[in-house]
Amino acid sequence: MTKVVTAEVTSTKKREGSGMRNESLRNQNLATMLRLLHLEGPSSRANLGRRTGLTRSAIGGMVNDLASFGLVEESAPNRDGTPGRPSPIVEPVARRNVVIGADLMVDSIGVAVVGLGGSVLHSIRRDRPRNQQRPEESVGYVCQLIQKLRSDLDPATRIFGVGVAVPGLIAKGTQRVLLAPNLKWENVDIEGLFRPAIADLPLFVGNDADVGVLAESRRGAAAGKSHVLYLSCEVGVGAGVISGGPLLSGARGFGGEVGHLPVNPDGQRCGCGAVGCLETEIGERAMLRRAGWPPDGGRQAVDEVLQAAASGSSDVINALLDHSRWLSIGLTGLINIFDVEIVVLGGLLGRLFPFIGDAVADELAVRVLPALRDTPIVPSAIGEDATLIGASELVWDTVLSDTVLGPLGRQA
Amino acid sequence: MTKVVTAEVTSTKKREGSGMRNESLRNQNLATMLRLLHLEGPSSRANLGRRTGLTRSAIGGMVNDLASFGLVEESAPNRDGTPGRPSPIVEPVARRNVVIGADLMVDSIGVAVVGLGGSVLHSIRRDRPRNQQRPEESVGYVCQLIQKLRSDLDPATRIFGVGVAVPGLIAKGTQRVLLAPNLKWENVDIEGLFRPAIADLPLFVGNDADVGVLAESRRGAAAGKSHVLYLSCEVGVGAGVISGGPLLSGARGFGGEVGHLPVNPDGQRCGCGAVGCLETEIGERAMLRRAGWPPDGGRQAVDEVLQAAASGSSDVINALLDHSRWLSIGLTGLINIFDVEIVVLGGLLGRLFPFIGDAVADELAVRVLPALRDTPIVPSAIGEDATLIGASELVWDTVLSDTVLGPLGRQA
DNA sequence: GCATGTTTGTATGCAATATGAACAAACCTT
DNA sequence: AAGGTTTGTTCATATTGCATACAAACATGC
Repeated sequence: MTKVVTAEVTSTKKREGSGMRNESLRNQNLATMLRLLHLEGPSSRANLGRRTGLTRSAIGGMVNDLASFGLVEESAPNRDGTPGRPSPIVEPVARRNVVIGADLMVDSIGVAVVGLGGSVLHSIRRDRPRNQQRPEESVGYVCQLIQKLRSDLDPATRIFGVGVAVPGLIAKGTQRVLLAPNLKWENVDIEGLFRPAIADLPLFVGNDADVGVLAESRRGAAAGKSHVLYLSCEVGVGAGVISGGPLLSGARGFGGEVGHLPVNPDGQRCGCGAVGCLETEIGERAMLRRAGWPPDGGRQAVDEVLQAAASGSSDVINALLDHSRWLSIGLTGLINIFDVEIVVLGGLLGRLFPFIGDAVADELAVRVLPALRDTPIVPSAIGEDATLIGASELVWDTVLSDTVLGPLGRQA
Repeated sequence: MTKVVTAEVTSTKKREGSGMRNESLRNQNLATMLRLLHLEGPSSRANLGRRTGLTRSAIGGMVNDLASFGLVEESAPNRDGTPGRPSPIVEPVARRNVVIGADLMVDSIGVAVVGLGGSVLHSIRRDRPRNQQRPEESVGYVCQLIQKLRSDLDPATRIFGVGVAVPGLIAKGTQRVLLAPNLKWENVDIEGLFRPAIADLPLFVGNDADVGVLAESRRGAAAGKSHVLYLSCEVGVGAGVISGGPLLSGARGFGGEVGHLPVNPDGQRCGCGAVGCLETEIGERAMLRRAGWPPDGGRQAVDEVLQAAASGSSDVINALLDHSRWLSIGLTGLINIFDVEIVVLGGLLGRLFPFIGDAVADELAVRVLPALRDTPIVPSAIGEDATLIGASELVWDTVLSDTVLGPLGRQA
């Protein structure tokens, strides 16, 4: 069985106030250093010093601490021909420090073991029938996959937690799914369903679009950018936004519900009760309807439409261009509101991109505020694994925070 | 002449990296403590300890430091009948530590002296002719007012900087106004115009709606809330958003330009080139048009409409209700996107609130996502001074940051 | 091949800062 | 007036990063 250290970690007494103690300093520095390694990969000691502004002594002490706890390893310096003593490369130890990422999507279920540094060590994806699979069944199946992956892990591997992505509204704080229309779930206690299988591992649940933007902004099409909008369609439409800081989650955790941005006062009635929501115009059903397929055709119909477009059917392509107009209207508002550096289209929108990308760009060049017209629109670069990687980042964010890392280092 | 300390303050060499030195600790603690006093008013030492989680010794040392530099003063404890030694009250010294807030609005110009803690010590507001007043004239007039207020100040008063609110696009970093359609300004170097009059005082320029949300979320209708949307109309329409952190400013500083959220595909052409922007539906011109006044009637026409509504003209009131429908559509999208705790309506929207508030609430109860329907919509509580107070908060934010406060304390 | 210059890791003394314990001060209740 | 409670003050202590000096490991030039 794999070793679990999180019990001690989470049991550490929390600092209630905002004041910083003497040890907060070290915790924070450990956190920023390890986060740097996690996000940007291996780095020389000297480079870490330059990035953090800390002295060689301080870096040295911290690297030793982290190494003695098995979080980083030092390897031979790069021989790059510069003069001076070469600086050893510090790298995060992915194989011994992992989290588990999972997603419960409409058409499939995925589980992955993600190492420190963001590498996907193992992953499994299985089809999921769309018709009425109850939460217990789906989650139970995910738990089976998790057990399978865990049994293959080296027993010395530390598992820091489990992150789960769900296409629905997640209430902040509580790990409950309030509503997932396209899974036909309502008020599901995800944590309760997972807990028996994962014992006391920390669990984090996130919206699929929210974790999508985490993945794309850290490892995907928006890598390195700090202002990112990720717009995704998995039957429904959702967005995740990062605007210069952490993920925008809103007061109750419902931030980014752009699927219900009103775009067409003359549009169809939406499941939410309103009229002309973005989701009713650019969701899967709308796309199928415009292309001439039955709106409830599901995954198979979507594949057929995409194939027809790929093989050059002008009817379908024109329908998709018509479809894209509403996407452009929605994007216009979002770009004007958020002023991001880049927009990433995921899910169905990413798959449609080859056919509608140019049309969208043309529309935006007219509609968007002049100062924001150069905002690039790109398809997802990670694709199917985006939600798995994003869900794991949910866990890493907590592991790499000052409050968790400090106590860890002290145990070493 | 008032003393200026900011030269030394700003000249402090910046820490380039993200690592924390030993002194960062004290700086950060000083900053959080003084920010607490600034935002929540006087507080006992013991309470400060509870809020920050720091020990009595630490609080004592910091209070002494801040007091010896004249930033705080201790006064007699509250006799509230609890046992134990009473704890002296620590309060920010407003009269000796101030910033200057200014605004250049469409119809008026305002300047205020705002003390530490947020109190408006003195303020002046003057009408501004709407027709083509050039930037040099407007700014020059503001500078005159600033000089006047400064000459009345105690010479021992420290002025930490000047904050200016402008209804236009402000490019991040540079203190330039790229575009202010309703002032008819384009690419104006605000800093250059101010610099001769304010010498080396730090200057901060912000969008009027952005500073508006700062004011309302700290001292106004949304006091204490951390997720706030402030939607304001001053001829044009703008919004400021706070979502759990600092002001959302976007990648280039154009965040919150919700005036150009598309709401009506069949609407009128907007100045930005697009069609049916929120601004063309709920801006001043649209309101006047619907009420039957000339769209370019300006402030006088607006006053007349409001008076007609107040005296019960059902034609005007019905026109305003019609008007409010589009406001509701815009608000629906914004509420669904941002998931805020409260929405504050400012400027013209705040003045219209008595007539349309109920209608808007009714519309939103149908349109907004069910989970978000309880989001309260309220009018601005600060009113005319919101931009002045908000502009000053722009300066205070910098003063109360760890990077500025540390060196200050060290001089004492 | 050796001397020189450059960059970096390591070791040691130092300064800054918050903690914790002991004590005194100032309030309440009885 | 006595006892209990809460808080400010003082001082020794632990933690942490910095500065300096020195050694190690590279490149370059003669």
